[in-house]
Amino acid sequence: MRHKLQQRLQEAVDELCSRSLLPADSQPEIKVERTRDPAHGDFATNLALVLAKAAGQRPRDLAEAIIGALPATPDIERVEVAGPGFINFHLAPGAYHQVVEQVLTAGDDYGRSDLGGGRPVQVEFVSANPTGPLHVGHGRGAAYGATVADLLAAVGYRVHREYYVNDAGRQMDILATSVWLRYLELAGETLSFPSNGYQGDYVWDIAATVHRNRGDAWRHPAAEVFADIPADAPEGDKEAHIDALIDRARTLLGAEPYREIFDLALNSILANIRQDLHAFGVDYDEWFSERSLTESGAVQQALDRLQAAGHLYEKNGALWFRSSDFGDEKDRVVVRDNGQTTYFASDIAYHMNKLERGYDRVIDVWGADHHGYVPRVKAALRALGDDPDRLDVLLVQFAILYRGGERVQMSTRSGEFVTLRELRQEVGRDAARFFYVMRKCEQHLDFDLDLAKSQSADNPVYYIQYAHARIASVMNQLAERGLSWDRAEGAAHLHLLHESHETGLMVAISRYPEVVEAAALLHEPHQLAHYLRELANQFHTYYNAHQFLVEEAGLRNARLNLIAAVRQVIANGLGLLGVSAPDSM
RNA sequence: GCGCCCGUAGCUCAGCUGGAUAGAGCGUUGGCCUCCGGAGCCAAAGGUCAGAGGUUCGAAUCCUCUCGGGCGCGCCA
Repeated sequence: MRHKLQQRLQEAVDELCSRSLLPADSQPEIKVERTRDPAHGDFATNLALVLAKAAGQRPRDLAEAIIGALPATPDIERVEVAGPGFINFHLAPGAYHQVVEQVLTAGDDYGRSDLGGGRPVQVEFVSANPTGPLHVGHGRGAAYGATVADLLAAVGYRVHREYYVNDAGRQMDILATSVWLRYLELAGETLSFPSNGYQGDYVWDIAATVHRNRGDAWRHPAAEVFADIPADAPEGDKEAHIDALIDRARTLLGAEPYREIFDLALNSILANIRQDLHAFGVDYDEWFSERSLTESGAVQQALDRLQAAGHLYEKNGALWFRSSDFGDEKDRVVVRDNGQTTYFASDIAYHMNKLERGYDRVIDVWGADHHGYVPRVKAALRALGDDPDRLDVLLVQFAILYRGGERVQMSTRSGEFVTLRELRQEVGRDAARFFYVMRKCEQHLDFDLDLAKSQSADNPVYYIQYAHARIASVMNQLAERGLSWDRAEGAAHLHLLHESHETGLMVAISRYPEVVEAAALLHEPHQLAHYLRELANQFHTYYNAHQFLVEEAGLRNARLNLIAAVRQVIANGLGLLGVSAPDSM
């Protein structure tokens, strides 16, 4: 409807231009908005206010002229000028009746569109280091990224969901070494575990697998392992301590066994992560390995391209990228003085690879603590001659958990973090998914565990699901009374729906496609969450005010058509948020 | 110190990229089941949109400054 009005207005503007009542080049963006106050009609545009200055006319006069040039449309009952020069559209009563039929006919597809025209978009999200289970901090990125991806798919983009697996680098070596040390302990060695090692129980589990597979084959006396290793904190430097242990593990084990432990740790944790995400309703098209970039030579290729373009230089034995030439605040190291490429170097290659794959748009969902990283990645793309605007980095702020009004402390070090799995088990997938996307992503999120768990009025998830279940229940009630829903008869009697609650609901469900569109294009799933709450509220109000199962068959079926459409919209909306729409609760 | 994000009702947050009288939920107070699920509904109270300037027909929204909170500024990933 909104698009239809925009078209009509465009025709009116063209008409006025051709009659020289407007400057020929006046082609403003025509904005048609829903009105906030029903007294202002259903839709309004500020077009006349925007054009007034260029046209040299008073806004209200211009508005009249535009209305005069507007093609007639049966859906519109009347058009009027209001306030300083707004043009308000009042729709004919029948205009909203057709939306009920549209919803029922389209079913699960209602709200979907082909706005994206099948253009390919990539969404990369979570991408947590596979050094341990996902915790609640990752949950928000998972819920947000998955929902943004689903929304984009709903409006017609071909979405590729990707997880970047950081399977190279020091953190993974620390993990592999941690596993080996735990293995030694299982084999009977006594040692003091490094303070910087991974201490979670899952490390013991992986070590146990190693011990089961290999027995004592890879056992070395603790004294040999720790010989000449620099002291751990607090006396010494914990970083130097763990690095020396990594080297020792490689030397004593040899390349092959070390790799076996490394890969076992990597794969078991990755499997765990994949399983967690799947249970959370989050699935990927691709798990992209960082190591593969090094092994395929892609990293070297990226560096060569930067070198050839003259953007690299040597300093203090390291190779630097002159990112400050491209908007970054300072230059960055890409190859360390020990010859190893940095994580950033891999990331340059990775993003180059993404763009080369031909996506229209590449979306990265990152934790807000990585925001300082954005300029350097964009700088690299610019230096490589790519368009950095094809990359959208969406920063997600932290979620803070509350239980009993107290902040839940999370500490990865101690291994006492709350995992995503624990959260799901405690509050359920539906509540978790919903709560995570209830807020704008750049807003800090207070996650109240007690509220998410409570099956009560103040829990928005249950509130919305309850509306859905209530409608299903009405349908059951209908059958119990020996009646059935006649959709055709309902469709023929939609004109009987003239209660304010009814027109309100029809307006609401007609808005749904616009909400999905906005939520998708602006990457703001919270808009959909809020919309669904409002829709549920309108339904509950209607439910309390009017009886659906009335004697008169025409009215009864018309109302059933309406609430069936509401149920459909709630189900579609919750589906996009990864939340179930149960028939009974 | 520099950079990014945030500041709206007692609390948690919306506010549709500059529109008309700033809205919800929770909490508080008072009402509503012989009726389709009370996990619901209705009503009331509650605001200097952190503060000060500016831009214009019009600002919670855009610009500048100040104050307050979060995060980031590695040859870590």
